[in-house]
Amino acid sequence: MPIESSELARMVYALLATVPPGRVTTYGALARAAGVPKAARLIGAVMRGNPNAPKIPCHRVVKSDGSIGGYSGSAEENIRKKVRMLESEGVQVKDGKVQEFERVFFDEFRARPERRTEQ
DNA sequence: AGCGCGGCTTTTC
DNA sequence: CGAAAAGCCGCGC
Repeated sequence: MPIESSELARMVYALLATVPPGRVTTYGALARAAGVPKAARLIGAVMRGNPNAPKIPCHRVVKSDGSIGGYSGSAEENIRKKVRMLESEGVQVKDGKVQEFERVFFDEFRARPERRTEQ
């Protein structure tokens, strides 16, 4: 069973779907929200095998330091596409980095209420 | 089992 | 601030 069909992947997709336009999240944040804090790279693998590509906004996933990260194989053209998508949603990107990253960073995943001290 | 590789992260220098 | 080095998790060889 491929990773993209696993329960983890489904959760990741669900979590990612809760990220509103104009906001971004990170691989690590998704991993954390999905219950596997150390498996950030897995998220990338999940994205790569993304079955519902148009449905899942994998372009809203960036690296923890605000840099864009990869997209469909790290090809430069794909990255540019990702950036364009983000920009069209209102996320300012400059020199491969998300501007005001801490502001647009979205981590309020509600799918994991248990260990979060929010609200 | 062993090794290497990712759309990564964190620490250390 | 940039580069290097572990760690981490699944997959493929």
